[in-house]
Amino acid sequence: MAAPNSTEHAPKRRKVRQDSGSVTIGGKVISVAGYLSSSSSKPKQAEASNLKSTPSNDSQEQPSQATPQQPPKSAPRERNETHSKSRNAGGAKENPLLKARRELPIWQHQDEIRTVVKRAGTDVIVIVGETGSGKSTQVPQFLYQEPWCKRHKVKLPGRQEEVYVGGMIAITQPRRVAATTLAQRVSIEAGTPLGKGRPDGLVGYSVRFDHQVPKGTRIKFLTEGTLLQELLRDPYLRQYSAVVIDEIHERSLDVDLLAGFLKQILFGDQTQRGGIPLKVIIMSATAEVGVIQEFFGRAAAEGREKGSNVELLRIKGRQFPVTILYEPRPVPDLQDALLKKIFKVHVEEPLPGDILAFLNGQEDIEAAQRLIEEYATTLASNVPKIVAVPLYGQLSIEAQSVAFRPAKTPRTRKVVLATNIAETSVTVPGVRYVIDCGKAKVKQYRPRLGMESLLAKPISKSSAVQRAGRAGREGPGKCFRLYTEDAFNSLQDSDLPEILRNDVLGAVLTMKARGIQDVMAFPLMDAPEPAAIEMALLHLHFLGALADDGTITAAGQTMARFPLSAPLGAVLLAAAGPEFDCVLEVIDAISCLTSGDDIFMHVHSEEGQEEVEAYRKDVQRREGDIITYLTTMQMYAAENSDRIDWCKKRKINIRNMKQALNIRRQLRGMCLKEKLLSEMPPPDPQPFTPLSPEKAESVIKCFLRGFAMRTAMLAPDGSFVTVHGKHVVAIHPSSVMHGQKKEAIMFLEHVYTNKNYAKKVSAIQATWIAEALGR
DNA sequence: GAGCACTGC
Repeated sequence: MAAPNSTEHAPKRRKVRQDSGSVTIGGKVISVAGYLSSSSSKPKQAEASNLKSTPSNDSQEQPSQATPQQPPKSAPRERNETHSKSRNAGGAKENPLLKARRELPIWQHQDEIRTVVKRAGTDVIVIVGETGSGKSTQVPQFLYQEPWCKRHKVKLPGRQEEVYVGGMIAITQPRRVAATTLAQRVSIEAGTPLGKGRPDGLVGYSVRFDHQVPKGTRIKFLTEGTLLQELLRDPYLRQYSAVVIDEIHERSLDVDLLAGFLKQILFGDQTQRGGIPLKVIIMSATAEVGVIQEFFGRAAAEGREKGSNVELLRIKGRQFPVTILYEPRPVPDLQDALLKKIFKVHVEEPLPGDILAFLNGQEDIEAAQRLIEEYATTLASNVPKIVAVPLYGQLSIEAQSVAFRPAKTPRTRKVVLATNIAETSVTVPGVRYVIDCGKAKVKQYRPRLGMESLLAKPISKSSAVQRAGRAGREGPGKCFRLYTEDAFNSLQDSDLPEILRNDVLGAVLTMKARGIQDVMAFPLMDAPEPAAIEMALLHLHFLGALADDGTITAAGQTMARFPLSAPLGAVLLAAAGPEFDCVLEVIDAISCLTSGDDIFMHVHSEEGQEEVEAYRKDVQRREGDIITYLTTMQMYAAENSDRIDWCKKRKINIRNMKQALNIRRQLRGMCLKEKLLSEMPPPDPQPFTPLSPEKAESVIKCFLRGFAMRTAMLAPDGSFVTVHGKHVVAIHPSSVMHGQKKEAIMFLEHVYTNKNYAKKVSAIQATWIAEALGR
């Protein structure tokens, strides 16, 4: 399972060099002061008072894309210092690492944190720490040497041999980059840097495709998904003395499930951990922790005689004041209001100070960019110049990086036109003014329709605050909200958690696989509608994951172990059956389908499009998108001379293609272990032979076992009508099937934007649907 | 002939 050399494939685009003392990765500011000479670790507040950094003198500022911070060759050893009372040492030769740590706001709270966590009966601690407080790196280091964190040998009920319980602290992150980078950082601070070939160390990490857990690891960073997988094998988390849940305010689906499982462990059968308590530390960057406190507090009230045993600690961050300005009355035209505001700020506010504007999406951004460029040409020569830079996820990394660099010409104000990518994921340096249009595109699942919608909706108060905060990173700032104060007050406090916006199919399978019989009774901070859970149960039953009585089947258990959605798991299991026997082919297709964004990039210019289409002809197949993906993987794997050039010609995203290859290797390995494959296929490159039409039919029929509900028939008027629900769907223009008329289609995605679209489409025969449905 | 935030096993 481990892929030791896969760090090079880790996504890098979210890692943005912010200033000389820190980097921002996935919304997290990580100090790199310890890697640098001590002079660079001066406190931010001091810089602010005599702020003179103009965008143009920060020539070093750029996304550091391919350089994970390397530990210094002679990493300072402070293994024993970490926990000592060296705060009052203050010697002449102070360790720069320790100095940097000591300047973090959380450092002053370490005794308090230790005391509260140690206290008997306090099992849940909520720490609210603003960005830059240092909570992610320091909290585990404050705790791992505490007596309660020792490994114990205990006797468990019904077991002869003694087992170990505790000893490690788990700390979860929503994103892989954050988990690995934090582990690197903390491993250096703890005196045992990772990745130097040393067999032992205090700090490790475990994320998909990359596991580094040295012998003696006491602090382990994981992604939420990885800890959920560990729960399959270790339902009581016996490895751990404490679990730290970081960034809970993001309310990912995985973190909501984790919270439920932790609550069950906390207030369930303590004998299963040999009476050794599990400490739970919840960390949030936003103050809205009422739901969390109530969730764990209620547990305490139910499970114990006394009331709440949830402790709350608040730690200040480092943020400059931001003045909020509202519109006096609702604006009739957002785009128009936005442009006027940009020009007003540009003319009235001093330089330096760039503008960050939050817009709905690509379309609005491109339109605004054109209008600003038009306006810029009309500016008088004595007025500073203005330049508009787009920033959204679909842009290439190179195009995105422009937004992080200061404007090329002097006396120029940069206007970054961004989606909510700039709200949490990345930090744009140099911003003093934020313009917030008050909306964002949100994906929402409609369980009854079995489809998703992606529409612009008002943001939450919490989002609005977050957006405004982007103006106060480097000095006092201003935020112009293109809506009224009343409108702000009427916004929802926080965004809907993912569990209420997503299909809960996977979540229900996760619960069932971890022994939850009654999923409706599972403790959740926000429970989905019963109808959504019922739909998921029915769907899982159809997929063969649940038996008629609702218990999980062997197939369901296997599906839950795979890093795939439940329908794709069902497809893989079908492929292993003697009827189809096409596991390798299905893995090739699934690898491409699940490697992040589409591996086929969109081509903008028309002449470029023709050339790319000509090159793509050799991978495109008339059977549809699945067989096209499969062929792409097989040709890519067979390519022996220059894979990068091969991708470039076809406008295939190289990073996603490498990721697909990674997934393919992982799935092959897992299929071997799960006995879906009898032997490992020969290594690449193997000569390419086009898939026979018979094999292609088998592959598509396997996919029907997972997606029979996602099919549509050609109607007499030439439209497609879904078999379930009788909705009209159009084939999305990104599909190779676009514009074609076949008697029936199967699609893997169903999205409503301004039309009902079917994506990832394959041609099928009507009789196949009945076949798959009527098994 | 579309036009779309982010992430994870």
